[in-house]
Amino acid sequence: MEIQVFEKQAQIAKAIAHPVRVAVLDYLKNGEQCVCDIAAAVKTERTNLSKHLSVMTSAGVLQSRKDGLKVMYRIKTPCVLRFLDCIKECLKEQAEEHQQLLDTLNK
Amino acid sequence: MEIQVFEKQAQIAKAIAHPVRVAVLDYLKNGEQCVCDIAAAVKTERTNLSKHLSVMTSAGVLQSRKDGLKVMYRIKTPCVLRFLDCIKECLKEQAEEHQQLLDTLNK
DNA sequence: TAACTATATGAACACTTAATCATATACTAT
DNA sequence: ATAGTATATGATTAAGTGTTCATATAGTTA
Repeated sequence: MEIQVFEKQAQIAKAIAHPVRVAVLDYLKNGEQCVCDIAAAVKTERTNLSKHLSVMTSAGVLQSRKDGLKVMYRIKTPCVLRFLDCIKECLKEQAEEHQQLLDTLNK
Repeated sequence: MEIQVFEKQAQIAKAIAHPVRVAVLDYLKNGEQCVCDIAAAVKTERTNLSKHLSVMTSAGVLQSRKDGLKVMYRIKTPCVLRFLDCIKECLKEQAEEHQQLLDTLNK
């Protein structure tokens, strides 16, 4: 049973673990957008982006609705954003560590 | 430049995006452990686990130190734990949604 | 030093995932 | 209905990742 939870957790992490997907989430953090605008923002081919969007959607990270010809995507739950912030924080900590190393070398 | 940040973020997410790795983090949340104990806890072959550990270490998620024959691993920064909690929260929200659906069906 | 234990690494294979192309669907406007 | 636009899907190929085996390294103990 616990293994299933680990698998689910891994699946959510996987749905985010790609530079294009991170870029999509970053672009969507201020609200929903159509595929065309997302494609322009993350500089990715429509077909390819479409697949990434569908992966994220089935992992429960994104949600979509039709609006005429367009399909609007948005981040499904606020926890996804917190999630991204946590990763950013990890990155910052790593960068600070490198900075300290650099400072030591420059002494 | 921004793309590089997205790639780094994706890399950290990737380092977590595997059931065995989630299990490792879950086991390490209370402090450092040797490879042998981690292997027993997550029920994974040493060789295989060793690779997962090295991936997580080079992504900056884990840190290790030698202690005699053993190698002790621990979670490198607290943000990693917050990170895991965020994923768990996402899972919870999904489960709640399913629960609501189920309730509606049972009415 | 030799034998032993814990962990890591390299190579090979299997598996999964991503990217691309061609095509399909869904909707709109004429 | 026809033509046009936005998005999705299926099939194929390319690339990346995980697993396993055999072997290597590092440290310990006798």
